[in-house]
Amino acid sequence: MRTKDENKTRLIFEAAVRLIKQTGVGGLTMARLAKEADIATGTLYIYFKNKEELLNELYQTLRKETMDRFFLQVDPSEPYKICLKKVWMNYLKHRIEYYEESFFLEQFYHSAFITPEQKALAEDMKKPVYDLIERGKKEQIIKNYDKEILFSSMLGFLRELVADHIEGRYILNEERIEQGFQVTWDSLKT
Amino acid sequence: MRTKDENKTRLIFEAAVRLIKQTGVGGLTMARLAKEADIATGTLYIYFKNKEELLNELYQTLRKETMDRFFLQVDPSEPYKICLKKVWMNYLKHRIEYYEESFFLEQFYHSAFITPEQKALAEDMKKPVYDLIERGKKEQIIKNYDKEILFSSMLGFLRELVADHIEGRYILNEERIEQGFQVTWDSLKT
Amino acid sequence: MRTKDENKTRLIFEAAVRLIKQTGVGGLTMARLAKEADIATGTLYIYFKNKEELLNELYQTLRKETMDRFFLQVDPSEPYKICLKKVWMNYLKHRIEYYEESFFLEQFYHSAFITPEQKALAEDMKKPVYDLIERGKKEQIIKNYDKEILFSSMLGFLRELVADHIEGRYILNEERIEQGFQVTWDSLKT
Amino acid sequence: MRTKDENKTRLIFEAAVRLIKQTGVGGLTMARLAKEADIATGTLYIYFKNKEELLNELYQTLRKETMDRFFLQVDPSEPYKICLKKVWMNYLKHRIEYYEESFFLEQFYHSAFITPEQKALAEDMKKPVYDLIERGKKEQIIKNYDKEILFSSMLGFLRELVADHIEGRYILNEERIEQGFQVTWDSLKT
DNA sequence: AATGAATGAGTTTTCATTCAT
DNA sequence: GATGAATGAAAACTCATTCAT
Repeated sequence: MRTKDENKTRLIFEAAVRLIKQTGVGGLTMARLAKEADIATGTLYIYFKNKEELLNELYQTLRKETMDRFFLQVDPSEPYKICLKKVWMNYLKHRIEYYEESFFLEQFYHSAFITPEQKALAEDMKKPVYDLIERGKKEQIIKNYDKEILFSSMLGFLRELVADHIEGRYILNEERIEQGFQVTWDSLKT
Repeated sequence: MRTKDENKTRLIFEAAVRLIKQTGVGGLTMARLAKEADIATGTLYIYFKNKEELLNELYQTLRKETMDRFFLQVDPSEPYKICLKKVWMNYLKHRIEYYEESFFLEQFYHSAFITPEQKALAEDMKKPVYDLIERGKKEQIIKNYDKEILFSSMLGFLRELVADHIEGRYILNEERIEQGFQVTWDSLKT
Repeated sequence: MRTKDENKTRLIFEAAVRLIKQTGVGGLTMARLAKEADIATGTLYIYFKNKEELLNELYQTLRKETMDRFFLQVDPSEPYKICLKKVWMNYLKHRIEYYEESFFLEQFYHSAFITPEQKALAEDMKKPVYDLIERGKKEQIIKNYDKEILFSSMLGFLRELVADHIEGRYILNEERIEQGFQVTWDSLKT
Repeated sequence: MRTKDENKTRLIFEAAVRLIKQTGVGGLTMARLAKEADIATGTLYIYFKNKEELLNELYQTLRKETMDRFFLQVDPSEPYKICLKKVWMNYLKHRIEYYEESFFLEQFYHSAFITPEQKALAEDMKKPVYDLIERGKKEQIIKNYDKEILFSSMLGFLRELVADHIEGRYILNEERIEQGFQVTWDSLKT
């Protein structure tokens, strides 16, 4: 059963993300989730068939939203480095602002709950960055390596950086962010 | 009497890693673990006070072993780039060979099970790489940025690279590995 | 929704007393209790946090009920000996009728389950008898000894008497009861 | 299997009594008992077939010892009241000194462990007091009531008195003990 | 005889899911 | 649709007893 209060679905998702941040996907129980969302356990089963489906739909929703936000406002007519920096900054900011969501996406991707379909879809998130990389290669601005390598360099670094920032091990500021981009740029450029 | 097999702890840990490999930390139950280790459930409670402690000790053990293997055979008298590459390769190979362990370590680090003590110890793992980074900065071979940034660049990248390799999205070979190191080197060098 | 039957607590308690009657506190398992109360084991944990708390609340409830029944219908305006006999008879009858409950109360009082709070409350049960004793001392009808001594004489005797009766070693009848009270009276009176 | 170290049996019994005092018969586990007796769990099964037999033998032993000590040194040629007081005092002192044992005897008597044979034997403990009561009745010094009533009056009172003393609710001293005997005497005498 | 590790049946407790209101 | 009490299968954990040394 679906529908009625579309807003309630949102509430449940938000509660789930909050709890998962605290205890991991493994620590999420339907009872706790209901409590956090301030609804009855039974209500969860009006909106979702079961726990697995709830998580998969949460995943799908967050994945889509993430993609939408992620590639907002990049104007391809601008010079390459400007574009790249914008994407880089976008990702940094997004990942900080939506750390809990990002955290869930990764946890879930590696959990027993995810369906093969969802797993496949996850790859789509990379597409826009891949495109940008290919453009850079064509313009001979960045290394002519496989896009996967260059992607991993950029994204892996950002992920680490943000984790350290969020967990208080290395707080980012303007200077550090500049240095961060420099590191990425050096790793990619020819 | 039957002598308390210190080896049994090892056996249990190995069974645990095997199971985590298959089902994730969430799929690890004491009953399954006992079966996999070919012992009775009660026996687990001779060696560990409870599940939480078992996991924490497993974590601690794997963490230590990881560190040991990780920094094996790096001769500091060799030129800097050689050293760095060795560490880089070590990490790459280690992470591939012990992917499941590495995965568990990260999962557990972000789980509700981990104790603050264990969490603090995790930081120690970075020390040897930090040292190497500081050496590079002193020798003016690598960027004079905070070690945390440079560490994240190198390790974040490697983590991504291996994940893609293991999960079959981007299989590494000699050439790709060479390119990978080149990417890291460019990101770090002055 | 199914309304949380406040009666259910009652039902569980009654089932518990019934089982304790048959097998003692030691024979009370949550599974057996659930079966006897004709509910699922899980349901027990809706009403009680755990077994210990269940037993403590059972104890508290029975203790209160015992006190209530115990001092029913004693009219303080009546002559002293009448009052005392009424209390004596009350206790005798109560203890016979609620032998299992009484037995549980004593067993539990000396068990590892009881909390210090509950233990302290148990003393309150003596209060009404103490009051009656003090009145008798003031009226110079009974001995001017410490109330504790006189209480023990009366209650200790009654306890023995009922135990013998219930366990078939010495069945009480009207005459024996009369003699019993005479014994108590002689032990207390000046 | 029995025998070898007769002393070890003693050690086990003492440890058992100590533990039962703390946690009740229900709280006694073979592992804890072994630890308290400073032997291995397996050793318990060399001396006793199983837990039930261990407890029954403990019961039987303590019951015998109690009886032996209890009726020591009462000279029937002395005047009745002297005899009675001696027995009364004996019981009081014994119960204080061997409170733990007495506690066990009663706990066990009402437990699921006791065998019908042992239960029957328990009655024998009353014999010497019964005899004394019959003598008093014959000498027309004490009430011509059934011995069970008179026995209960005396013993029930003593039991209460000692419990209060041991548990610190009413500490006995010479004067209180004298008053105590007076209470018993009044309850029994014609 | 003595040990204590090992066993596994049995116990407590949790939790996804259902259901009466 | 919403509720949360009820369910029961499955999980964690205990403990009397056995067994290899």
